[in-house]
Amino acid sequence: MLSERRLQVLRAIVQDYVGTEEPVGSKALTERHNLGVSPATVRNDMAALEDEGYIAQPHTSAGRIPTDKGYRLFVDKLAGVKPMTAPERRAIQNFLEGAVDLDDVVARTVRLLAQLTRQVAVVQYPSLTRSTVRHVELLSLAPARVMLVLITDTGRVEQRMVDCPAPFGEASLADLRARLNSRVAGRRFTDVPKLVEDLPEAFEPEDRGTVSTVLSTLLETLVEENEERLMIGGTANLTRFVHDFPLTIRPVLEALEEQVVLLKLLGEAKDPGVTVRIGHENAHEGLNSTSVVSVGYGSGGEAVAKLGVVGPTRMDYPGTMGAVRAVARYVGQILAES
Amino acid sequence: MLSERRLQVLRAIVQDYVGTEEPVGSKALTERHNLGVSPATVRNDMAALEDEGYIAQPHTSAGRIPTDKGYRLFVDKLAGVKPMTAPERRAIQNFLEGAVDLDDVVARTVRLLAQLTRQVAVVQYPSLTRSTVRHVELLSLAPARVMLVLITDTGRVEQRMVDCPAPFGEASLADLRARLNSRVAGRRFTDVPKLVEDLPEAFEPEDRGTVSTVLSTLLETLVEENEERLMIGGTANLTRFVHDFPLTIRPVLEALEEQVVLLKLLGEAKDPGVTVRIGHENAHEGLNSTSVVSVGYGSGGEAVAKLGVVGPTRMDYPGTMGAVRAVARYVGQILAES
DNA sequence: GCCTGGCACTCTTCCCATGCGAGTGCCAGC
DNA sequence: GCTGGCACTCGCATGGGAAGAGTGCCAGGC
Repeated sequence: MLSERRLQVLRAIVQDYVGTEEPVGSKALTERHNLGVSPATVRNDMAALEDEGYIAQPHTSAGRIPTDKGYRLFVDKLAGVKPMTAPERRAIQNFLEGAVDLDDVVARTVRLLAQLTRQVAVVQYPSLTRSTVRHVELLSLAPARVMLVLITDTGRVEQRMVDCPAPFGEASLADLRARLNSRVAGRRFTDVPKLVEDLPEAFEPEDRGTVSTVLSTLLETLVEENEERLMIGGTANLTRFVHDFPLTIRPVLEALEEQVVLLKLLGEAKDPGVTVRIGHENAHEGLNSTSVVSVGYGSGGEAVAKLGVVGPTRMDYPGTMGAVRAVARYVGQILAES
Repeated sequence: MLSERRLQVLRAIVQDYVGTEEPVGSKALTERHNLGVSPATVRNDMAALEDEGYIAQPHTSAGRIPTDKGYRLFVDKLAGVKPMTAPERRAIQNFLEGAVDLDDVVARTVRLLAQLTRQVAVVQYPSLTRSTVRHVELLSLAPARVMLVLITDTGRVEQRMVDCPAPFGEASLADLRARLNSRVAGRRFTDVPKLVEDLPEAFEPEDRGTVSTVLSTLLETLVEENEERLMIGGTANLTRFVHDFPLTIRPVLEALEEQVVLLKLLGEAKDPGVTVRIGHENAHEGLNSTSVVSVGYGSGGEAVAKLGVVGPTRMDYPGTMGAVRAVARYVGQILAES
C-alpha cells in the first residue's frame, strides 16, 4: 500500500506531465506543488513508485512519466470527473438543440465532442437492437418488388429491398402493413420475432411465401448488428501530438477507419458510467498508446448507444471524462424530445 | 514553345520525382532515361524549364522538382490516363457487386478507391437534385404529425417530420399520398415544384393548410443541397508522406473534416471527364500542397454525383486518373442495376 | 549553332567531439 | 524519516569539418 504522500506525488506527476508533455523531475515537482517536503524526499518516493510500476524513466536520468498502470491508479483513485461549468453546459445545449434530424444530431455531437476535448470523437448511432419500432412501412415498387422501411423511436430509418417470390397485390400489402404495425409498433426490437411468428398463417396460401420473405427481411434488419454505424471527427487533433508521432499516428488512423474495431472498442465498455481504457488495456494493437473514454447514452434512462473520445494516454482525464459525460447527457435529452 | 526534348526532360523529371520522392539531378536523369544526350545538355534544358517556371530547386544546388505549373503541363500534354488492367477491372467489379444498399455501395467505393490509389478517397452520395423521385410516402405518427419519406431512383432515402397546423385524417392522408405519387413519381426533382403547385386546391379547406405544409417540407428537402453527404476514407494514407509532415497533414485533415469544403471542391470540377486540380489551383488553402482528381458518376449517362481522391501534388497522375475513372464507371453500372 | 566534357563552386547533410544541464542515487547528518 | 550535499550519468544542443550531389559556365568539337 502506498502512503498518502506517494499518491500525491503520483497525482502531481500525472498532472504536470499532462500539462507540460515533458518528463517531470523531482525539483520541478516540489516547486510547482507544495508537497511540504524536499526534492530528495520526492526522489525516494519516486523510486518507490517506479519499483511498483506506476512511473518510468524514458531514459536514465531524465524525469519520470506515468505508466499505463500509473494512469489507471490516477483515474481510479486520485482524480474525479471534472464537471462542466454552467456556461459550457449552456453552450453544449444550444449547439445540440439546433439539430434537424438524427444525422444532424450525431454530426453535431461529434463536432462538439471533438472541440471540447480537442481529441478524436466517436459517436455511435443509436443502436437498432435496443430501440423500439415506431413504424414499418411497405411500398410496392413493382408487382413483385417491395421496399421495406423501418422507423425507430430514435428517428433512425432503415430500408431494404425485398424481391417477392410471387406478385403481391396492393390490398394484400395494405393488409400486411396494417397487421404488422398493429403488432410491432411501440415494441422492442428483441420482441419482434415472437410477435410476428404466426403472421403468415393469416394470409391466403399464395401470399404466404411473400409474407414470409418480407418478415425474414425485417428480422434480418433487426438483427444485423454490423449495420451499427458510427461517425468520427476531430482527426486533425491527432496532429497535436507530433512528438512521438509519425510512428503512432498511422496505426491510430488505420484503427479509426475500421468501424468494426471502433464498435468493438465502444462495446467493451460495460460500465454504466464513464469508462476509461488506458493504453494496453485496449485490445487493438494500433491503439496501445491511446486511451479511450466512453459512455453510453440514450433517450430514456437506458443506453441505446455509446460515444466517446480517443486520445493519447497522456490526456486530461478529469476534463475529458467531464466533457464526455455532459455531452452524453444532453444528447440523451435531445433524443428524448424528438 | 518548348522543344520536344525539353518536354521529354520534364516528363522524366515528373516520373522520377513521383517515383523516388527526391529532387532529381541531371546525371540521374540521363542514367535512368535514355534521352540520347549528356547531363550537360540536360542541365541547359533544365535551366530553360526553370526559367519558364515548370520546375524549381528546393535549395540552390540540389536537384529539380516540378512546380504546380509543371505538373499541369504534364497532366495536360505529356501523360495519358493509364487504363486499369483486366484483373484490376474484375476485382473492382467483384468488390462492388457485393453491396447490399446505397450506404454499402458508397462505403465500398470509398474503400476501393483508397486502396487502389493509396490515397484519401472522397465519394459524394448521389445528389438529390439530379435524381428522380421513385416514391413519396406519408405516415401518420400522431393526429397532427406526419412523417415524410422520400425515395429516389438511386436508392437514397430522406425523411422529415412534419408538424401539421391541424389534425389530418387517415383518409385525407391516403388521398394526398396517392395524388402526390401519381404526379411526381418518376419525375426529376427539379420538375416537382411545378407539378405540385396547385395540389392544395384539390382538398377541403380545412386540410389545405396541412397539405401546404407537407408540400413545402417536401420542396425544402428537394432543394436542400447542404444535405449533400459524402464519405471519406483512407486518411491513414496521408501518413505515407511523412517528409513534410506535421506542417502539411494538419490543414489537410482539417479540410477533409469540412464537408462543405470537400463538396465545393468536387463541385468545382465541371469537366465531363476526369478533372485534376493541382496544388494552388485548389481554392482552399489547406489543400495547396495537394492535388484532387475527381470525376462525375451516375446510373445513366448522366452524372448525379462526384467521386475522387486527394493526394500530394507529387502523385502518380496517370494511374490515379485511371483508377478514378474505372471506379466511377463501375459504380455507375451498379447504381443502374439496383 | 548545338552538344559535350571538364572544372570550380555552392550547399546540404552527416558525423563526431565537446560542453552543458537536468536529474538521479546515495550518504551522512539532523 | 526527512534533508542537503555531492558525484555521476546521459541526453541534447553546438560547432566544425568532410563528403557528396548538383549546378553553372566555359571552351572545344561536330
